[in-house]
Amino acid sequence: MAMNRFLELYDVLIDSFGPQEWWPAETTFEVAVGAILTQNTNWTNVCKAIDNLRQGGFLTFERMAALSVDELAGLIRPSGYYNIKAQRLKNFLEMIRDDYDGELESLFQESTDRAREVLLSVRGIGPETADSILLYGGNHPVFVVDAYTHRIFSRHQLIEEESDYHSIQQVFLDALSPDAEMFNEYHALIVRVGKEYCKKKKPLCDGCPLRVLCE
DNA sequence: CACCAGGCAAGTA
DNA sequence: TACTTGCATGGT
Repeated sequence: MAMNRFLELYDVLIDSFGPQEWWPAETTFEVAVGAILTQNTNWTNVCKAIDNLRQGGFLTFERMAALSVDELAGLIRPSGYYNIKAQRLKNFLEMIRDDYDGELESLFQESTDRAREVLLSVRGIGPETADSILLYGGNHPVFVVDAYTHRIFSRHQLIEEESDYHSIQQVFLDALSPDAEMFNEYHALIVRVGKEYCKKKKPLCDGCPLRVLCE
């Protein structure tokens, strides 16, 4: 039977690192908030912002919706871009209130395509953020592409360097069967191996499990 | 000190 | 359409 490189790679990663058990959040609402806050930002900084929100009890739709943009900005300050991210969170909350009566779960009940379309219509939610929310919050089988995915797979010449988000995503969809559990682990493993072995500064991945691809 | 981190939108020509 | 720039903190 045909064993493609993308499946092979998944096995190598899960054998090397084990299940990652993502997303690191207690509720689906927290997943969505984290997905917006982590845009172009180190996760450790996002944690500080999430902790501030948790301390204040603002990690629910109602409590966060009651905050002003400036109050929200102050709380999420450590995550960087705090003014624009506060507005993005408010845009997200506004959509949930107007279209889903404040129930994020109702959005997840929609078809994957429809839910993705709605998320993308929110100012400040792009493809990666939308897909992260769908996969990790709603358990929809969409493959999340991020900077690590692009860097790792282009370095190993499995995708073109200039590939855009959609084309990279399509490569994975063509190679894998749509399984939310597996997509979940795969992306989490890509981030894991990327953080440890595929940073911008270290082009040579010494000790990286993906060295098997270099042969 | 310079560079980077789990993007996205707006501006320019 | 195809680049470029702004957003901003905290870690290495």
